[in-house]
Amino acid sequence: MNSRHLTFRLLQVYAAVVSSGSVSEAARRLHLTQPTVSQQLKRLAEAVGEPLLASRQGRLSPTEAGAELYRASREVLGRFDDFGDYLDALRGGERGRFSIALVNTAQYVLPRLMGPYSRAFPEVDMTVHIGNRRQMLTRFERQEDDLYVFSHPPSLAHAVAGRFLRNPLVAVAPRGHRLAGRERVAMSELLGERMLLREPGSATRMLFDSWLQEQGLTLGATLQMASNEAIRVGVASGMGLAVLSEHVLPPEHPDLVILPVAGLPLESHWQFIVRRDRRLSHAALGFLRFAEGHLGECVEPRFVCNELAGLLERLEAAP
Amino acid sequence: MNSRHLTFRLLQVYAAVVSSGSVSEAARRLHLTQPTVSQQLKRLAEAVGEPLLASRQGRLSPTEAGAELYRASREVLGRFDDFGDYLDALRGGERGRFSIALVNTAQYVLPRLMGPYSRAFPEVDMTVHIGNRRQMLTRFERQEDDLYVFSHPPSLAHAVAGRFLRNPLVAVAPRGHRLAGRERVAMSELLGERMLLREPGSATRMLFDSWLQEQGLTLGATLQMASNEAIRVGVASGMGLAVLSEHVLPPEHPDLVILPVAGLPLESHWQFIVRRDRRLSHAALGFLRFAEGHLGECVEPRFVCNELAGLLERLEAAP
DNA sequence: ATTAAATATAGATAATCATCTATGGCATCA
DNA sequence: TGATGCCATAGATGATTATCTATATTTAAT
Repeated sequence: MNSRHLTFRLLQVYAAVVSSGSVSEAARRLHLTQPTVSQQLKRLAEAVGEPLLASRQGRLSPTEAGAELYRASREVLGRFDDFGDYLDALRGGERGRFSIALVNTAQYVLPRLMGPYSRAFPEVDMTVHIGNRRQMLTRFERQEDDLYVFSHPPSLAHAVAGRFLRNPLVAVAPRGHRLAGRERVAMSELLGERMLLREPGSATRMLFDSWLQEQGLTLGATLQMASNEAIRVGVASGMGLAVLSEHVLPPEHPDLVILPVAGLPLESHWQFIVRRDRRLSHAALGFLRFAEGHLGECVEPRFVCNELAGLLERLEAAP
Repeated sequence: MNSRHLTFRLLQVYAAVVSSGSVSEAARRLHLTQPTVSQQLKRLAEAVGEPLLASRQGRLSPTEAGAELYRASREVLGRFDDFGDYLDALRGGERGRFSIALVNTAQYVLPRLMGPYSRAFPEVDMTVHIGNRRQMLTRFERQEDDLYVFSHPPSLAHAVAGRFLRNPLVAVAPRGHRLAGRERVAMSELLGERMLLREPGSATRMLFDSWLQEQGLTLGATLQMASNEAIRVGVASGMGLAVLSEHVLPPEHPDLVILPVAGLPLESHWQFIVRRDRRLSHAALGFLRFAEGHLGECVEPRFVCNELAGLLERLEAAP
């Protein structure tokens, strides 16, 4: 059998003929003329090398070979219909996969979004990478992920961005610290204290450093730890003070106080970043849509800053 | 997805690319040039409406949609390979169906052939119709069967025939009859006896009648019964004499004797008849082949008269 | 930074496909 | 015995396919 030039169309036509038992009827159903169908049939029979239909008392009924071909055709056409459904699901973002890369600090909030999302779209495989800003930048350069979350995006030459969450940096001290309870604290007053800092390359550190520089201030004693958790616990146990994302603090934090330092909180925003030179997976787009629609329900209102509509518009305009 | 112009060839090419992870390699495997494969790929991706392959560190690996298409392609191609196998089996006569129509008397021998055949080809569905000559002629006119067994074929205008079995008609009398034990009996001596005859329209009757006519003889008392069995038992129990196919007699028949009538046995032959205006099913052809090869083993040698080689030759020449 | 290999693009072409309209032969049914 | 409907054949045609060769572009390896 020569399946080289066998088209799905041909099988469709054949299936229609068998199931209607008539060439003319099939032609009508398919909005074709009868000779067209006749000829297709002939071509198919030639390709198979066996007669497929025998006209038995007015009705066309398949021969042995024809019946088997009919079975095969139905299966094959069915399989491709399924594939079509799969594609639709893929395109609708109901299934598929995507990977997202988060800057460390964002891991305290994003699960609030990702949890409901993956309950709503259980068929989507989501891979989450977490690291500090520098590591995320590397992944971004290498185009390793579909979606990135940064507070300050790298060059937007090849990317588009949309803000969605406030990320205020606040100064924290252990409860009972001499500055705790004050109405107002000047930054300069902190400089005498030991500061616990994230490692260079982290976003939090970068923001804090550049703010200090703007203010013309320099730090005294420091202690560096590559983890928000470690710093938070460190502050609570009196190792020093720190400037941290508010998201890092648990809802209740009886052992810590936020100092009302002038100029703080340092306002920054997390944004979703999408490369424009890599086709965004439907699933990732679906996630953004979900975020756009459900951010308010998932995150404390005071942090919400939903500017995703604009991002989605740009993404859906030129896909 | 537009599956209208999707060919199996295209899927083959795609499957080759995915499984080799390289366009060039696939081209080599398929004895095509690389641009050909590239272009097919492009066309396929257009038809699907999604990118199918992403070049990941040197190797091409399928996207989500591409992976599903690959699965679908494999299944579909596999299904058609199976269909090819089915066709081969059909063509080899190993499977399929056919129907054969036997003249009554032949039912005493043909099972000896059909039994071994259907053990050798258990996948073939065989339908056997049995009736008297007239009924078989009607079936033949209506082209209801693949194969017919007659002793005297109808017009061979639309059919070909091949003899394979002798069918001698002999005169039988009950053991102890006055003519039994004689060295020689003249037909005229039988005419006084009552004869048990098959019905008009049966082959046995037709042969006997026309022989009598040739000899210028007329029967006396007769008794008509539409069954060889009934006649045989009737003769044994003294109802009269009969002229019957020797095949009707069991191997041992202590209550019957064959009379050595001059001019008997009436020699006739059974033949397989095949219509030429109806395509012979592969299975039926397979049965004829089997008969040609195994007749000697299945039937007492003295009855064999295998002229099927010629028939097969004609059938296989113009299929 | 060169080179080599792989991929993509462009342009060409014969084959084939998917259709159509027109027409002829056969059944079937009133 | 027409009339009607069904199927097959023939011939025509624009679209699409399956290929190629030649060349450009990208990517990987040295």
